[in-house]
Amino acid sequence: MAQQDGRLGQEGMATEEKDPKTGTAGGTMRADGNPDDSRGSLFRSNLPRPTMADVARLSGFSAMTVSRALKDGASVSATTRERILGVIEEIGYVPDLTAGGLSSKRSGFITALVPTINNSNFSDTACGLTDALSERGLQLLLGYTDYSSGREEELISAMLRRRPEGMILTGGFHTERARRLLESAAIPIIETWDLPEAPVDQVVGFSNADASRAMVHHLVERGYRNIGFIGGSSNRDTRGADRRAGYEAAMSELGLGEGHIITFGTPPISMEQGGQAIAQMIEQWPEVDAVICVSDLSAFGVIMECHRRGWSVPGRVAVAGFGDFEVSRCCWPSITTVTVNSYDIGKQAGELLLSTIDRIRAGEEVAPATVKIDFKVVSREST
Amino acid sequence: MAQQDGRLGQEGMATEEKDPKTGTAGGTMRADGNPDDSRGSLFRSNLPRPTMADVARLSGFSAMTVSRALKDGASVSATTRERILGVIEEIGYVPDLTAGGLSSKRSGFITALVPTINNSNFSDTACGLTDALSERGLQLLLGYTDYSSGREEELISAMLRRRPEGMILTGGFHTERARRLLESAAIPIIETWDLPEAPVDQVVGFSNADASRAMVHHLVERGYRNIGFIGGSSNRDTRGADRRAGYEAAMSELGLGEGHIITFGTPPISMEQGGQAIAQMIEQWPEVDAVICVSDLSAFGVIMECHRRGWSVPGRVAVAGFGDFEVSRCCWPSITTVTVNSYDIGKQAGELLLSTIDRIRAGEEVAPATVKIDFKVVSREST
DNA sequence: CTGTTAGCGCCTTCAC
DNA sequence: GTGAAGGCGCTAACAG
Repeated sequence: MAQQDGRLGQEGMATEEKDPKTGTAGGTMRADGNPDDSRGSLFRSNLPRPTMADVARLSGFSAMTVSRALKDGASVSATTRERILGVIEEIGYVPDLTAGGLSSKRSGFITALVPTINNSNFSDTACGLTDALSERGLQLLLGYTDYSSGREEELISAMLRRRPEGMILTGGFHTERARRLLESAAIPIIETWDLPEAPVDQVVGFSNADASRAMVHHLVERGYRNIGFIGGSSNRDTRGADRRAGYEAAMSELGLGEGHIITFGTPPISMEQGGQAIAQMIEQWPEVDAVICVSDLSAFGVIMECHRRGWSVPGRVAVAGFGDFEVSRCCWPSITTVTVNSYDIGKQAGELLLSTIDRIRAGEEVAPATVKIDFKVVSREST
Repeated sequence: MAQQDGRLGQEGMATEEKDPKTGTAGGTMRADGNPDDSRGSLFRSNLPRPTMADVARLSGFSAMTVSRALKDGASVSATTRERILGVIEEIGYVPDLTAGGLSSKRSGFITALVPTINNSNFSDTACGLTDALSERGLQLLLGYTDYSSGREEELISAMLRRRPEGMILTGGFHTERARRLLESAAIPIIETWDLPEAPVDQVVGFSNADASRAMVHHLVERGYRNIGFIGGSSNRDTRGADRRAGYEAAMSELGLGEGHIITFGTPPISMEQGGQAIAQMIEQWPEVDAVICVSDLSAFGVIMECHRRGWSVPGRVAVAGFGDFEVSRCCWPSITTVTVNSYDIGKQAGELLLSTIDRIRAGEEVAPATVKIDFKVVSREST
């Protein structure tokens, strides 16, 4: 039976069957009883797809009228449009947006680059973007940089070749060449999730350093004094580095010494790495009574490791995270964190982009704006 | 005017060559270090971007030779290429892929649709895809359906207008119109994460029902008999529905009755919903000694709720999940789950797509393949 | 309301 | 190794 194949299957091995009908998968796969497996054999022909000219010929109108019938506000008589749409439906015509974009000089999409797509913060931002853009029929082309500015540069270069009408970036750090490319691209750029000192163009973000500062203050108010910080080892994640800098600044401002910092693994630092880091922290500085983690994920790892070792949270050590991920709300004890409206960052960035595009098209001068997004320390059980 | 400012730039690269078209220096921009915040004011002009014809004119060659110099295997003398690349660098020429695609009939990208980008399973698949495709210079255009087949249909329609060279889908359920669109698109389609009964074309996946079955067997082997299932309430998530069906089938096959099913919330069901579901489960059927959750996220929520209520896991109730998310490895107790090589699904799908594209281009007949991906039950502390 | 003309920027094809 | 002509599929800008 198929289930046994699966259960006993070798890890990482895959088996390819040429004909599923005689394969090992058993009867469960072909329950529709269709003996012919003709999928794929017909429609992959290299025949040319119907074009607007085909629709024009078949409907008896010119291509231009077909084009108008497909647009929203165009002036076409109802009967004409009806007939044209009928032909389109009949022959399965699908408009070619790239050809249209070539002549109208509007590609109809914008690009967003995030460090990773597997992070609810950034995917929420992507959702906000999608929502803002789709109201105007713009599509979102998403790319992920893996926290590497080199990959970001490559992506920027690759994306620009498709002529996006705008670009959303995460953070304010880019390679020299990336900045040059962006500057000569002549499209609006929005940097997000940060407040860069030297922005490329527009900005929708917040100060990660200030957020960290606020968290230090929160812990101090709750009576903690020996506060440590857990983060990634390199500075690939500039927002993480900003959070660390904010922590150090706050500690020094409050006269709490230089602080205790454990850096562990390349960003994004994982749950497991958080667990390893807290062990190292407590071994090195047993006096530590609270830790701020660069993200909720590492904070969660810290808490689980504390469970394992029998250290009570927040009794032995208080734990704070960053980002308000679901896991920190649901975890026991729930995790004190910094919450940012990730969706709103995307929504606002999308709206700012749209209005900028409009103004440029109208020939107006556009003064680059900076939209500040609020953050808030959310106090939970872990502190 | 903006153009004049642009010419003042001293830190840019080239200022000698004027763009014959506009009489201004092409695209160089004042570097930072200016007290004024002049971002965005210069480079957003509506000036036309340099084209291949500009490069041709400035380098003294024809556009065709420029085009060749940009390709890999083309026959251009070294000195010619060098000069051309020099001009390109100088004036900041960026090739227009959409124009190229229009004439070469190769868009240079493929599309992948996933239910959500905020899920490490699907984002790992996207990474595998990216890796497989980038070897051949193909880009990935990612879209997310939010588990809605209506949105999937819209996305398919929108994507097809950009003429992707292939398409990766998640799951085997699509609307009628979506299937029609796909079938007449004349490009290779790969459905993933499932083994559809009536595939559109190619498949790279596994049986979710069989995976669930395997989990029931695992629990029975460990002595559990009153096994419940926690999942989403609707059938929007067909893979979730398959897992539930596999659970029911296994229970009945093993003579363990009809099983106990709590459905809670619309998929993807959250951690918090998992927590609420287990409370309901235990209240309704106190005899339950093990639960299978539709995903690791809900399983985690179950475990946290059990902590809160003082129910030991697996003492009072054993808990199993699906998907091998990081949280289930790191959580305490760690969660028994079904692991699937998500990255491999993407990698294999990408490679299958590439070879299919090659074969079609070579005029070969392509028999649709089904690649089965193995899964495995990973036993951990929670059972 | 509808049609004609002329490209958009590049690549294919064929010349040399 | 290089160039010239033509066209990919569509739309802007004018006609009528």
